Amino acid sequence: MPELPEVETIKNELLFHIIGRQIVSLALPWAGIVRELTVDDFISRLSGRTILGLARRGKYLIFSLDGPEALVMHLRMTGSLLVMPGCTEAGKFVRLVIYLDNGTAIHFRDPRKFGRVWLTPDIGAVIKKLGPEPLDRDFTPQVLAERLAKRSAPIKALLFDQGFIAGVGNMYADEALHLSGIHPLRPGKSLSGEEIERLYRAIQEVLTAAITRSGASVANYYRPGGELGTAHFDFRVAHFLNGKYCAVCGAPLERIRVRSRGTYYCPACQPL
DNA sequence: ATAAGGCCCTGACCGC
DNA sequence: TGCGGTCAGGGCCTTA
Repeated sequence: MPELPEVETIKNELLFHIIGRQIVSLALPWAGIVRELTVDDFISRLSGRTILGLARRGKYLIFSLDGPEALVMHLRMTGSLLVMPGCTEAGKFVRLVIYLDNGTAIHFRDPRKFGRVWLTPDIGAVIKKLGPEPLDRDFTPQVLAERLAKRSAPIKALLFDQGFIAGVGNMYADEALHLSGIHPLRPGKSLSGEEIERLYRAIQEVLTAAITRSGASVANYYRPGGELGTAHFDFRVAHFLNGKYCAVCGAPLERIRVRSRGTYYCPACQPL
């Protein structure tokens, strides 16, 4: 499912297909993907716009346009954006099609209908609750320490809380905790300075490595050209993809639930 | 303010 | 083969 590395990959690979392209028309096979506008408004305000830029913030994609509004998308769990020839019929799970002036179209495919799009003059209103970008220069171990200082929630829950850090979801939270040897149920404020430093480096490493691998193709993640990512080949615990034993120490992995999210960890490498 | 649980959705999977 | 039940979880909402 798309987390920061997957959305970053989609942004990088979609960019050259869409920059400078004009939106000539749209199709909305499932109107529910637009929530704060009527479908007619959405189509009429987006038609004819030229796409000037594409950026990522957390797990959101932000398309800047030649008008006062920006197109914002969230793929949630099962969404993907696919570049197709303009004549391709929308498949079964395609919820939105954006036809471009070069004869191609972007298909927003989303089997579970969790994905959303917004057309708004105020991007800040959509993404205002997001915490810091983990790969930004100003996200430092000190910032992480300050944010953890008064939090009693399990560290795993904090890591996938978008208001705490933007972009980390269930998979990369498990990976970062395993890499740093921290038990997912440790209260945030119980982490020592040295553990915070390790966790900080682990977050950077798992996200950066996954971007290098073009994301992890778990569930319904496809890149815009339809290719899969390979980051999950490096996973140590997430989703048990590499088997049921810890790749580091050989101990059996355990699965618990944290905030109703399946959480995988090694009880030997990550003692409580 | 934080913490925790439910909800939306539907394909995949399992046991019978 | 078919069927019902369960699971998966991002973000948002409600409740305490």
